[in-house]
Amino acid sequence: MVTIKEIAEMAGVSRTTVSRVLNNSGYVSEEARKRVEKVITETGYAPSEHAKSLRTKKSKVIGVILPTIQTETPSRIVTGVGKELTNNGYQILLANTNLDKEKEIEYLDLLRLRQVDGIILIATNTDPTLLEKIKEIKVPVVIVGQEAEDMMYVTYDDYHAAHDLTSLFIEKGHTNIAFIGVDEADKSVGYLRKAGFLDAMTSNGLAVEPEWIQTGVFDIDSGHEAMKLILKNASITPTATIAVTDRLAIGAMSYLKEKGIRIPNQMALAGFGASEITKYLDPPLTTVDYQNEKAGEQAAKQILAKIESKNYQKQIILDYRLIIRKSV
Amino acid sequence: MVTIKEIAEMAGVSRTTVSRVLNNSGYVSEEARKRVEKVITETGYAPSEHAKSLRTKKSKVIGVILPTIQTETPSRIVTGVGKELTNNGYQILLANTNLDKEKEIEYLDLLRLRQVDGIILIATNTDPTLLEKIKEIKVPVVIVGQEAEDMMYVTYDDYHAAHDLTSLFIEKGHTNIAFIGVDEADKSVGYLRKAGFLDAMTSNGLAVEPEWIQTGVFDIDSGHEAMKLILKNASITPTATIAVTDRLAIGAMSYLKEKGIRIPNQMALAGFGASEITKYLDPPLTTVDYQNEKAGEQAAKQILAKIESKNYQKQIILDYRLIIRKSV
DNA sequence: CTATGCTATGGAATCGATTCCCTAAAAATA
DNA sequence: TATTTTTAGGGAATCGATTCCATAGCATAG
Repeated sequence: MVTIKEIAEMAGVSRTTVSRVLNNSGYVSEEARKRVEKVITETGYAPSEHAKSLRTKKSKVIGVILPTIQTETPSRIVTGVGKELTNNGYQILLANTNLDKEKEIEYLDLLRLRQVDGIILIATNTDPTLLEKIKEIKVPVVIVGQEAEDMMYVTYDDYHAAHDLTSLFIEKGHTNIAFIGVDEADKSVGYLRKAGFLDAMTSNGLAVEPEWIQTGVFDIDSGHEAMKLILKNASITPTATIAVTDRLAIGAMSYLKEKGIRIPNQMALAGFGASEITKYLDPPLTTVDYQNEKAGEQAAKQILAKIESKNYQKQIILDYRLIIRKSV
Repeated sequence: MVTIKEIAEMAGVSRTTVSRVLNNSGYVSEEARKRVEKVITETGYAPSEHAKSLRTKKSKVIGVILPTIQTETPSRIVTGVGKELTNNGYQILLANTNLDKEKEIEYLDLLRLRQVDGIILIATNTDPTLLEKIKEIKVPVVIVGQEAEDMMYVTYDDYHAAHDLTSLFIEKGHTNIAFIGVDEADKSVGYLRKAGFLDAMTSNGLAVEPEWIQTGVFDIDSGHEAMKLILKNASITPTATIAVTDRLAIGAMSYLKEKGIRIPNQMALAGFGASEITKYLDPPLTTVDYQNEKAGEQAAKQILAKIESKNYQKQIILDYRLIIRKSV
């Protein structure tokens, strides 16, 4: 590994001058610059990032904490983040919690120790301990997918998306609508989407039977189970179901097919997330597109602006788009 | 940020002693160790990774290059890699090529400059330029998903998997079997799976009409298109189709459904990859499970062993498992 | 002709660890 | 008791950059 010292010697200048060429700062004569540049290209020299980081306290690395890499939402966000960061000479240090909440906090510490310049946290909750930790470490953090007071975040308008989707069902004449949700500790997916649903029902004067509301986790089987419970327990069978994720909807769909219940005739169905597969389901699933990749880009832009103390918008709520397909 | 110097002062010892406690190396009296440890926990001190890396030439970071994070295979591999690395105090530096071959080479260089201790390359090809670059950089590289002479790799037995799957169809009485492949530059997915298919056909004395073989890319639409071409162009209509990925199979399935062709009665279908969704399709799709997460773990184990100059197996070919479902 | 400012460059300190080498006390051995 | 070995711990160099400060030549202004 060739170092700045060797480059300096080979070019017949001091390390200082090489550094000046590298960062083009300070005074360097055209002649000296040429010599240095020649040696650099000849040797393929590149400065040591560690030495640089040690001296400058900047690592050009952004930590990304995510709950899982195996579902589309976080994958797309990371793709967006990656694109934006690469364009700016930054790299991603990945921290996968595998859905372990504790690890979100652990990784915040770990990434700080790794001296990342910033952290993008694809959050599944906004627990006070998490928020405290975010404040405690001095590294800039952008939360994606949740809103939280005082924090930098990029999130989606979950409430209105759910509200709109519910309204769509109501317009189509449905009055008995079931809902498959998740734990409300996830404020965006669990709480806000449910609130949007409930408010839309209420403001249309529609009642919601308690049996119509089921809670699952983030997987397909869970949607299957929830649909089963809805159909088993409800005294009045709903004619439509909203699931807060596409995977839950897919699970619900599989149960309906098992039972020979036709979609959308006997049961209309919609999900959230615009999973690629939804387009190819039979029938194609109505869903909400959140443009996750864009969210990732935004988050990256925000954190870079913050790091480089440029102007940035602290809190961003992105738009959504209903994708209406044959399942309704 | 508290440094080793401050810790030393606070504990009334030299930096050397603190370093000894940190790395428990050399002689340190029980008493001194206690004092140092106390100060460390009190201050929450953690040594600077950059200073450490600069001195030791080790970064405890492994670069992972992948073609996309948005399909299940690489996601699962990264999950496996992540688990194994985290257990050993290593981190992942992510480099997403977004399917751009050139970037694979670029990132090898970039990661070297970042002084990663090793690189895991989820490869889509084994072009000579790529292999040369791997040899050129002195960092240990493990390839996942492709085999290549002299290289460290973890891959799957694509040939036999395809062979077995084809044999399964033949046993079920199919004689006219179509095949949806991909570019053979991808040796594993493109070449070997096709070779396994063709050899199984030949050794059973079955002919393969050229129209039965279509080539797509790695997306669902492409499978749709391929299925259309097969049915349009073939003089003898096949009764079964093997697609080299689940996504291609899903595309094929969607075309079949559009045309009202029943699966498996009129057309049996199988894919590769054990995508989660395949279980919930209608009918559930027969596929090949490659245990990608395990592959990731293996790759991580290999590279760590290499780095720490322990024993390791240079080339690993993992087992597969046919998941036979109602689509055949 | 001297003072000032700009250009060009290098020396040396610094970032925060690790580690080689040295010294000295304590313990073991002769 | 004298000598060797083990234990304990510090000084200082080092890793590879950046950056402050000093110096010196040369052009321009006064």
